[in-house]
Amino acid sequence: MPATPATLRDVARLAGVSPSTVSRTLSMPAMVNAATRARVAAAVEQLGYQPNRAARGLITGRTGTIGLVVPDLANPFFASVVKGVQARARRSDVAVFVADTDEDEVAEVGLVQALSKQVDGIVLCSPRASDADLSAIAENTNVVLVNRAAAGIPGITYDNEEGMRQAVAHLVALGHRRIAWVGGPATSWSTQHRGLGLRTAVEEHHAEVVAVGNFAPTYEGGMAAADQVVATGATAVVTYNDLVAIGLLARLHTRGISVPGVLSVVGVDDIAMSRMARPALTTVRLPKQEAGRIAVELLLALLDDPDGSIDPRGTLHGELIVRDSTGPAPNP
Amino acid sequence: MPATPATLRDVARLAGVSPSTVSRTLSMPAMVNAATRARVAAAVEQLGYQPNRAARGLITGRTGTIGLVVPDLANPFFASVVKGVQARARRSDVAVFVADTDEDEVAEVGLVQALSKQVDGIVLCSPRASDADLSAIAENTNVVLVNRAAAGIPGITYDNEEGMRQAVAHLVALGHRRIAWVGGPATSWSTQHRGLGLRTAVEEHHAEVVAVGNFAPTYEGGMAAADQVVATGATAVVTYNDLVAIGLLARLHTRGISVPGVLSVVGVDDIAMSRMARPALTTVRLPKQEAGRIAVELLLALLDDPDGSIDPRGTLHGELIVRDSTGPAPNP
DNA sequence: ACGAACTCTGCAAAGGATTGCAGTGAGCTC
DNA sequence: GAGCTCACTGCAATCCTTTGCAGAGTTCGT
Repeated sequence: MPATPATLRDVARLAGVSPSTVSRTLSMPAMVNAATRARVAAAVEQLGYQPNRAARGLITGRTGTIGLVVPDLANPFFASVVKGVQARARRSDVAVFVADTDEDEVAEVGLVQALSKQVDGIVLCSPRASDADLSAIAENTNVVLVNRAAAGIPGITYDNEEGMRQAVAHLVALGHRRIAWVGGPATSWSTQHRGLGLRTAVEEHHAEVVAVGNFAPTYEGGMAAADQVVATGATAVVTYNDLVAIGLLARLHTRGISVPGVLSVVGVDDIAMSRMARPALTTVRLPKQEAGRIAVELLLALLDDPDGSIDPRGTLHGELIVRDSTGPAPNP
Repeated sequence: MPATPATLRDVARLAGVSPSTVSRTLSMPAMVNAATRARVAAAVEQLGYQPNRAARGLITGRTGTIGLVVPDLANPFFASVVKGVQARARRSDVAVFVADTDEDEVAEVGLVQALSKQVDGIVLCSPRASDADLSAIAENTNVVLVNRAAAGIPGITYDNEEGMRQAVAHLVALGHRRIAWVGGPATSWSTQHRGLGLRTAVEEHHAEVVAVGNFAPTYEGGMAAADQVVATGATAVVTYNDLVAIGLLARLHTRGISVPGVLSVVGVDDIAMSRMARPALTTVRLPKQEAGRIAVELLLALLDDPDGSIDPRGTLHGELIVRDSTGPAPNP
């Protein structure tokens, strides 16, 4: 192994051509003679040459790198998104910088600004940042939002309304007429859309929805919500996400309230843990890796289209996964 | 906001000095006059200047970037490690490329090789790669291993023996004398060490250990192991990790076997899910973010010490977290 | 008051890849 | 066979920052 990696010049010398030709062989093969191309390819192979990204970036102004900002890597939802982003990026030979903001919305803006200088674009999962902050960021950076929409900014979202419709149809079919809603953080984009979607769907079925407020999108949040849910007298509850649902399940168990006997529970996300909950959680599965994958595709499209003739936007659909936490409504 | 970001020259012009001086102000402030320094600082501030990493990397040969390779980002253990790595790297203004190998050990070597050209060093979580592969990688790359040791390669490991000792002491105190061990993948470094540690600790207490074999380090693996564990007649079981323990718990529940009434269960890792399991899982908590943090520190130290005068290595200790899945051994 | 010792600053080269422009040679047309 | 086109290749400038070396100016010792 060479102590210092082979450069373009080394390849050129070995192949008996000029550096320009090597460069062209690699980036615009059609432009060079087949015989030359073969010689160069052989030299590249022999030397194990890999272009120096820094040098290339210096001249092209592109880094071949994208940034990915998430609120919390330990949250399985985001972990899956990262997985998707990373896999798709690799296929296009794009490297991914990951940054975890630790749910700190204030630091986030600064972090994104700093990151933006080092990357070609950013995939941003920022459920709670304000629209103004987002606009400021998008002003001077190529950004694709995940799981939220904002005017004029590209993004990939879930059709929350439709997911809620599936959940409600399922519950109504089971005889539920009074459905509780446990919201996530009030400022969260998806809380708003899921809440609204749920309300709409419930009204379509002439049933009743009772919102019990906003809770942290965590296990603890779910535990905190449980007693209020019970107090509403609802026979079913839909929660902001699975983590909340699982916390809720735990508290209900402690109180000896049977699920789904007395109360049916539906989550959103379908994280791995949901399958393992007791009872296994009925939930609206959101394609997470898919979201990451598409975010990257949108971003790459955006980068290749500087004059903004495309509107990179995408929508993904949820799928109701019925498990054991939902059942027929108890007889009144 | 400037369409094209400010360069060193822009700053120099604004401050009325040469580019060299600006560069020095930024990297070796002591060398420049205080008044000049202030002028430069003001210009930097005004222009929002940030050095171009590519250009710097080109000349210094350092990219200011490290790579992080994990088998599966969706595994909460690794997600936490990533979090730790990422946080520590940011404090030193080092960017992190993350790569998920999707548990593909074959692709891994190639991936690491490719990555190694783009980064100053790599933090590698590779529980299953062979020692030979690891050596090959370490040959021409700065690598720090996480959660495994290999001759001559820097790394951060857990004191598995000691963790097992804690678990066994706890179980023995509860009256358990026959303890089952559910191993992870046979080739995994930590399976070997945990298995050995357990055996040693059990023998110290004149108790008995019965190994039920190797299973996938997953929920499914745990479910698969459960019936065999029961068949051993052991009153307690220690599993390779929490995911396995939780799968085991699920299967035991299905079979109506009481935990900890009939069988006590101990996991390893303390992932978030363990707290939420039913019963809440007793486990050996491994400091995960800490491992990531230290791995970065070792790597950084390694990079600053090219002549290899230091031996970057670290050990972390587990801590037994007693929850509800362990209790007194049933009377025979 | 002269030279030495410093302190601070600028010049210029270097690092690796890309690309507009120009040059070479072959092939073709008439 | 002269002139033209076309395909291919090389030259050289460029991207931005760092750093060895040298120069300018100041201070201090004697």
